[in-house]
Amino acid sequence: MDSERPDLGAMVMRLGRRLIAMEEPILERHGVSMWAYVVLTALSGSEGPTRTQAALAQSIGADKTRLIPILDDLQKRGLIEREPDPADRRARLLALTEEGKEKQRAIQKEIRTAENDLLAGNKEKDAFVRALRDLSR
Amino acid sequence: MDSERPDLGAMVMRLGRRLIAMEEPILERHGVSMWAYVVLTALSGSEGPTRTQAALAQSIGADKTRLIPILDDLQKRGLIEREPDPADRRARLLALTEEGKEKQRAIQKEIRTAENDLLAGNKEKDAFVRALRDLSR
DNA sequence: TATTGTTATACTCTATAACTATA
DNA sequence: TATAGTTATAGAGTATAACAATA
Repeated sequence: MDSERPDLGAMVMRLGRRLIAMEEPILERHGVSMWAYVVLTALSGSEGPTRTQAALAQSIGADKTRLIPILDDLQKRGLIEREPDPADRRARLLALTEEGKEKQRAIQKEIRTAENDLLAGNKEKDAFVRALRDLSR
Repeated sequence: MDSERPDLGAMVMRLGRRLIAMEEPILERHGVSMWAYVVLTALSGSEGPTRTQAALAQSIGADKTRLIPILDDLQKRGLIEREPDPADRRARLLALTEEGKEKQRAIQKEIRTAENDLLAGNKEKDAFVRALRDLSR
């Protein structure tokens, strides 16, 4: 019975596409790109405003150069603060503004609702999420 | 507790990257790209050699134009047959050769082994795979 | 000299549009 | 005219390399 299923990779990628398609209209309504949302979420997770752009890039699996235009935009729109670290002025301290925190929470709330709708019909959803959490670490 | 986990999409994409990284050396050893393997697997699944390239493209979530160089290569290497449908000579009938079938089986076997290693430590792996199968459909 | 962030450039992947051959 | 496949082209996304500022 094991051989009679698609490869894990194929199924995961399929589900990934489905989730992205689900999230896209939500993100668009809020005027942020996928990566911008990933950045907002990463910054909302860390306690304390400390962080360097290179570390942030690595933590979300992106290249540091890809981050720059995203950060530029988020800063211009007042969703993040980016100022030189007084202790080492090469680095930039990144932090969400109040507005940024609110935006992140609002988007995440909608995404969670959509996720729950997707999971709703599945009896093993709790085990699925637990295992996924473990396997994606 | 539900709010204290990453978004589903983030976890799924992370796992996807991990699986791809896992599969890459296997595929490279066999000299096929990811998409080429997807094509071989799609063709191995269908009973009967019938199929059109556009249908194949759609079934694997790719553009028909992206398929062409992949099919060219697979054909040149004797892994697939591609001949005009006598009933409608615009269409191409696609089928794996014996060698193509063997290659697909050999690669899939290695990938399944690697997948099982990845899943091995997780107690809820069976529920995970069942749910994933359902959710990715 | 090494490191952070930035800019400029090149490369890969993917999609769009135009073409051919059949129907 | 419509459709399957192909080719050529353009666009998005991503990575590499060079640069400026600071250490």
